[in-house]
Amino acid sequence: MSELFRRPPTAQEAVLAELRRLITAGQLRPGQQIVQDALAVQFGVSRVPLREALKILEGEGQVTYVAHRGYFVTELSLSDLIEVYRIREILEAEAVSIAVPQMTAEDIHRLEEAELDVRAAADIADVVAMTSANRRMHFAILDACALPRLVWLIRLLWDATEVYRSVYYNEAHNREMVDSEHRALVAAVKAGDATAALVVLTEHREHAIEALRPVLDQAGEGKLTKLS
Amino acid sequence: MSELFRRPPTAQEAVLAELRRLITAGQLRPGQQIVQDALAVQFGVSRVPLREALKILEGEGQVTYVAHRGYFVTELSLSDLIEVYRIREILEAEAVSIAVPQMTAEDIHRLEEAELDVRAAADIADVVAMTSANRRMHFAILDACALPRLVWLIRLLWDATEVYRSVYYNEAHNREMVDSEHRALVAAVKAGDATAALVVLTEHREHAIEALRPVLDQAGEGKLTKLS
DNA sequence: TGGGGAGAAATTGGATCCAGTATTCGTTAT
DNA sequence: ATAACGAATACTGGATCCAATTTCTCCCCA
Repeated sequence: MSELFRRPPTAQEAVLAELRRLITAGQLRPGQQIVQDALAVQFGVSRVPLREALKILEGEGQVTYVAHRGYFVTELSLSDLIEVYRIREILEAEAVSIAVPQMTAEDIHRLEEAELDVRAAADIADVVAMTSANRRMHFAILDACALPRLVWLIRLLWDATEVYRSVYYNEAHNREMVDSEHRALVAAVKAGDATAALVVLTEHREHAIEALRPVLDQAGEGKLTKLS
Repeated sequence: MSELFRRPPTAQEAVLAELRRLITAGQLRPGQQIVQDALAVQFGVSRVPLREALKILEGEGQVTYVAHRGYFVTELSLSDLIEVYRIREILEAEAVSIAVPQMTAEDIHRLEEAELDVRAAADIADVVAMTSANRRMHFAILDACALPRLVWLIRLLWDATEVYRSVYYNEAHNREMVDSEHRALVAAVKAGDATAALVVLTEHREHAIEALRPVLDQAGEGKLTKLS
């Protein structure tokens, strides 16, 4: 009965999870201020655990903090987005080339399952479910490299752009393209061909950038991003 | 008189800076628990700003949190260290190849100045000053790539191993080697030869790993690191 | 009409207090 | 003597309260 009675997490953990959900679901939009009192009431907790959860997100760059002004959902400019994708390309290349050769049958199984979930979500245009399954699918590969910090950094970069992924998935055309790319990716991985997988992934990212370019063009230029 | 009277930062910022200092200076050792009450008293603040500062460090991976038990300085195993250095190699390769060709005379000047500071600190065996100057020197190059997120990630990786850098600098032999490597690095950068700079940097990292290998060997294996 | 400034409102920053959980230490029984 | 149980202790988690800062509003004046 070890894991049956999962102890309830601390409030800060619950709040953190909920904050992440709100951000990826687009409920909290980039650039928007996070009013602590309102959110704390909405979550049914005091401001203390909320503030601690926000600090985590600040450390991860998901949220930008200005003293005495508060927290804002980090906003990405087009150049920010391109930079994030470029870094992902570099890190994922390393991770995938290590991961693919040593993926187990079980890993492959999880990958295929996630791919089916993505397709199912795409069919009914459930964008939220699609982003979630898409993530599971990609990290089914990445996790197999067994380099925890590398995967952690990649996850950080994924989080940073998660808001914009739903924008991408909103268009049926993009959903179809993702679908076919995913099939090619799974095929390459099953064949143990890391190089082919990398080619697919690079195209995958390129398409995302191209689709988001018009959306982000000169939107949010000199905004709140402690990094730029 | 705009910047003359720098407004005192918030307590959490001051605490965060002090925490970073304590960690890099080795006052807070890897694996050690951070007792909030004691530290709060030592800093002369309540536990609230301390806890928020700790959350930042948790988000950055500098500190590991266990619910209802508290915060511990993240401990690196040898394989963790190797992984961090490998990722640094990948990211710094990108940053340096972009940075070197576009470094201005002013950038070069800052680099040389920092290199002198490193040497001066090495001569009097001031390890703390040396780590600080060393960092200034390396980031004088890295910052020039003008990719804020890339540099931010590299900085994260530097922070993760900062504790162990002082160990490395404690040996006179290592200090001398760093010295000569730095000269070669500056020469390569001044010549605009990014490839040569990368070669030097790779050796630079290799030496650090080799020096730290005996120290870390099987120390802190199954310890507190949410990442492994 | 437009700009500047004083006061008010809103929001964040920090301290204190209490509750909940983990650890430690002492006791007891085998 | 040792292992197991339980109370006491120490520390963390969270709520409430007050202070400090920013922002908004409205008024005054050029």
